Amino acid sequence: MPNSHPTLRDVARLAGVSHQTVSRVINGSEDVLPETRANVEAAIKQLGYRPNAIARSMARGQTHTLACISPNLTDYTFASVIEGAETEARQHDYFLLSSSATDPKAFHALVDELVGHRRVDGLIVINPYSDDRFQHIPEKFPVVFVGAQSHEQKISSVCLDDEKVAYEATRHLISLGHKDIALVTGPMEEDCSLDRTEGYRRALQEAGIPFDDSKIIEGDWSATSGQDALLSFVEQGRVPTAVFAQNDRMAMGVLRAARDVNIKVPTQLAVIGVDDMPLSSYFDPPLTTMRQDMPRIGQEATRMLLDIIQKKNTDQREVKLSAQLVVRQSTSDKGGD
Amino acid sequence: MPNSHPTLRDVARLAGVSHQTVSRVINGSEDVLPETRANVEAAIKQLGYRPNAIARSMARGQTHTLACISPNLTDYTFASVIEGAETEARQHDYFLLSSSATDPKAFHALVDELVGHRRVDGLIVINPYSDDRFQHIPEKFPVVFVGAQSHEQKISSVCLDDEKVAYEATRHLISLGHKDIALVTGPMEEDCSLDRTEGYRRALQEAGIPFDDSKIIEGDWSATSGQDALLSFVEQGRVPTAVFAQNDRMAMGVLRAARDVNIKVPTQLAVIGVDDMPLSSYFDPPLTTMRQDMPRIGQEATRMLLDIIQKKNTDQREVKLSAQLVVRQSTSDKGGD
DNA sequence: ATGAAAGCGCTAACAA
DNA sequence: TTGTTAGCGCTTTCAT
Repeated sequence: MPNSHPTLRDVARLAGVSHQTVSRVINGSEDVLPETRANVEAAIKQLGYRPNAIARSMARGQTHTLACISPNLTDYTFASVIEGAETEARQHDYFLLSSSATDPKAFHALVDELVGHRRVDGLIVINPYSDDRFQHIPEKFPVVFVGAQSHEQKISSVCLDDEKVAYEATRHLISLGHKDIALVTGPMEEDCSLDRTEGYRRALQEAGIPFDDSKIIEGDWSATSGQDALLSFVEQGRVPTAVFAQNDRMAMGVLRAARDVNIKVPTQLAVIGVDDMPLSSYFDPPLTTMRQDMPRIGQEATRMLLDIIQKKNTDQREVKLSAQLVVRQSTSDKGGD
Repeated sequence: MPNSHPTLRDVARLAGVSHQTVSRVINGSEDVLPETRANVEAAIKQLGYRPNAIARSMARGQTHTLACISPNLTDYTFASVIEGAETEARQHDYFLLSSSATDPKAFHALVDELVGHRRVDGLIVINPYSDDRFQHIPEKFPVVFVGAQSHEQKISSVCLDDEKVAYEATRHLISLGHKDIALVTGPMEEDCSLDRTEGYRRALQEAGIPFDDSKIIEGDWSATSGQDALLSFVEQGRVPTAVFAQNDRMAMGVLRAARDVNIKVPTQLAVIGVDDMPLSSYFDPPLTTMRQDMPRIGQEATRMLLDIIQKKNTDQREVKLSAQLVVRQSTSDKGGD
């Protein structure tokens, strides 16, 4: 057993059969005499033979590998989606290659390498917020979007029902009696931010609360941007009684700022976020939020993608998942923890 | 330009040269007449030809892909290491395939698929805490460990200098006048927890503070376990004046528990962690911690691995990085934020 | 400087 | 049921 690994032919030679028979055995074909099979299997074991995945991909014209591109890996939301996708892919004997691309340039380079060079059979793109992103993906190549729908092209997608989630979050604040509700959004070039803003607007309207542009501040999903948002309200001397932050990290920034300027939560200010990160319940006070099932999103996306690859279902589909209100003390003293 | 993609031969035909010449062009060989090269490049552009990575791997016997296995992707520490590794790999034109394996069984299956089936040229293993993990990796296969050193085998590794980091963290508490310092550890089967415990012990010893086993509680890195740890001290009626939690999440759990039972931080209780997660500075109070440079760890690991793969440096190396004390208000009212 | 031939390790026809 | 013959798309000798 020298340096190089045994091949199909080595096994065949040892078992005294043709290499094709060995191929049949490792691929579980029925058309092999039990005795022959046993022989071959013995030879395989003896040599410690393992089929070479690359050669297989080569011959089959498929890599049995999927790729998942996200803006980064450290964002808990993305990581959870990827974990869900990975689990599902593995269940179907596919590999998932996860890579991150922060800017459009890196994104294109990645797509080129992954898709152009045929390294993968399909692609999941998380948060494809800028439309020009997918124009570089060849048509007909299996792609699924996560976290946004496609506008121009007919690409399947799975995401949170952002409008509904925001509506429900805002409803929660309204149901607690709030009328002066500020909004901290994600970057406005992301659909998700727009949709969540829409849901906020609808809830206000429905409750007969006038919509006020100046109560909306655009953040960038970071805790810092949430903190800055509240501080800017403080500076302007018009602190709202409630804040809906479009994600938990920004909500945590709001909580932090409130603490710093001595605004009591939830009595003077109620705060709600979206996500339910593991640390959200450890914050001071524990954060009320709309919990989304991120692994599930990854799982759905992977299923869709495999359906497309395996031609089971090529229709464009758009799955929207809902989120669940988790009440904690940032909105109500009576909230659980 | 139908379904299937143009190959080397298609380009060759169009350019009126042999496929070999095309190969030379795409591989940047010098031995091609400028004119020929221009011809070929024109043909490549015209057909939209991209070399097939799989076929290349096949012919070269190398995949130009690395794998990184971690217990999960959602842990911020792991994700950061992976991001660092990915960036570095990409700089060297390698791909990084990141996968997670929670239990040993999944780990072995992954190694089998990745290494046994020759999908990758090298492997980075994050937190290989149980020794039997790497016994299933074939000898001589390029591997680098992150977060732990190898005991039995001579495998290169890069990790935090855990003993030193813990020593410094404990020193910080001691320098603030604390003598009753509790320790919340990670799982004791992980080297990292043992080493950090050792550093804690050394700092106490050096300061002439008696070491007391009952002040050590084993956690599992989760915030919950940190919370439970402090609560159990409270129940026993022997609350320490300071806690060194071996990571930030557990430290946050300790802070949360302190809040719940009305122990004032830092006046009644000082708390220090390790990592410096993005949210650590947003906690109440902001958490003092030993900041580690995780992307750097991933970067170092990748460099080592590539050195091994490219035979530049096959020696076993063990890199230990240090961490930086970041003082915030969980240990000192005077701390920055 | 360019081309022809062989082969990487496998699968997919087809034949026997 | 098994074996034979061709490739998959590329790189690597070795000629020319």
